[in-house]
Amino acid sequence: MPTKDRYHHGNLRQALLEAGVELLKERGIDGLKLRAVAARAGVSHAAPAHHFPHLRSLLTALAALAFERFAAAMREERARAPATAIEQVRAAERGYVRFVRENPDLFRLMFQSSRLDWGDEVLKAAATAARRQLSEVSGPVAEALGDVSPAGRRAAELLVWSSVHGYAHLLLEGQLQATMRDPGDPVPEPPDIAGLVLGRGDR
Amino acid sequence: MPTKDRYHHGNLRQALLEAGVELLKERGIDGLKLRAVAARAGVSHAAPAHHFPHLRSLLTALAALAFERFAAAMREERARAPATAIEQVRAAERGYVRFVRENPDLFRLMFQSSRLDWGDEVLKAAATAARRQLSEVSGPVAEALGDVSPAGRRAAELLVWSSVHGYAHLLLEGQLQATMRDPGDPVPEPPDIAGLVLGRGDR
DNA sequence: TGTACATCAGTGAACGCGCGTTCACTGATGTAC
DNA sequence: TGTACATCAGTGAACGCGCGTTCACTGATGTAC
Repeated sequence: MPTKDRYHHGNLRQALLEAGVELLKERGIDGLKLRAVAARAGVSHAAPAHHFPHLRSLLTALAALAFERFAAAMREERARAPATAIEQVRAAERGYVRFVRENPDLFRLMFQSSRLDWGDEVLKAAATAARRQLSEVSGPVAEALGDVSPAGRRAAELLVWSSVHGYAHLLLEGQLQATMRDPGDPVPEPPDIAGLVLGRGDR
Repeated sequence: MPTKDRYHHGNLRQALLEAGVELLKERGIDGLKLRAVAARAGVSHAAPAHHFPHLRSLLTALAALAFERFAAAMREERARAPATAIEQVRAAERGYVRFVRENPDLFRLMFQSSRLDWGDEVLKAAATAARRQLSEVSGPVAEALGDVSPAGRRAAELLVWSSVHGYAHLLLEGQLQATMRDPGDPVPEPPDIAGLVLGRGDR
């Protein structure tokens, strides 16, 4: 680790991003201040300006990193699952929901569109790559729905994406708990779109 | 209108809420400051304290009002639609999405759980009432899925809710635009869960 | 119809704080010769 | 192997701002008698 007591940090950019991830976990999205991130990285609060000209740049880079981890979560679940169409959809959804549970504030940041620079190519690429995990598993859904045209594929992907995203977001923001259940009830399972469309009586 | 140049406002509480709605539309959720709301209502910035002890109380009341309008949007669409199961689901979803399109920042506020007081009974009641619109149309979905037990009903409702909520949220935060489409493409239609589950070849 | 008075709903000044950003600076590093 | 020097990546003080909240106050209202 080159994080000695040196004047030059060595890899401050990376350290700032890691500090950002930690602070997001500890203090939530409203606790993610430039000064706090700098302090966590062990550096004066003006130092980040050399790497991120504005707070917005740091948040954008952080969101890109989040999308990468998000994609990785889906990829991992898929790699572990059987290669059948139905199990691949379910695995991607499991990865989606797991990421949201484990990184609620990273997920919030990814969708705080007003604070991110969506013109940033790195962010766009990371978001697109994450989304590709869903595209890949949605092909068989389009087939099952009988429309494999580009529009049909997009519709199938949107079906999968919407339902898992909606579930994850409702869960994240406490809506499932707030209006549905007695406090002790278990959190409901996500909707099983894969079983619904692809299942042949096995749901 | 009792909004004369009087020392006592007459109905400041209501005026503050209306000012809040306006400011949310104009400046977004980050522009919703106590001082701005007070100024918009034509009152000194310390005056709101008599009606809302903290900013949090005002935001909570505003979110409750938002949930009421949200429920109304779904109710209106349903009243206008045929009384068939499939069209009632679609109508509720139309209301859901219309509200989000017309009131993006009200919707964001409703889900900014960290800034709201979910212990507030008025807020809880408003959220539950909004949710009831979806419960009501989801009964036939549970039947079609062959499970009308309480758990089955909850699962059916969650299916409908997740997919429309996910679509609306992705739309709201620009995700559909950011990663899917050429800039000129039309925004994709929401997934048709009703047609999928209830449709008999008519999708 | 008056008057006294408690209560309510405003005012406006001030407090204290934390924020992102700027700026002149300084120490460290790497390269040319 | 030295030396000069441009460049880079930090420091720390300061700026300017807007925020939510507090506080002593004052004007208006409603009620008791």
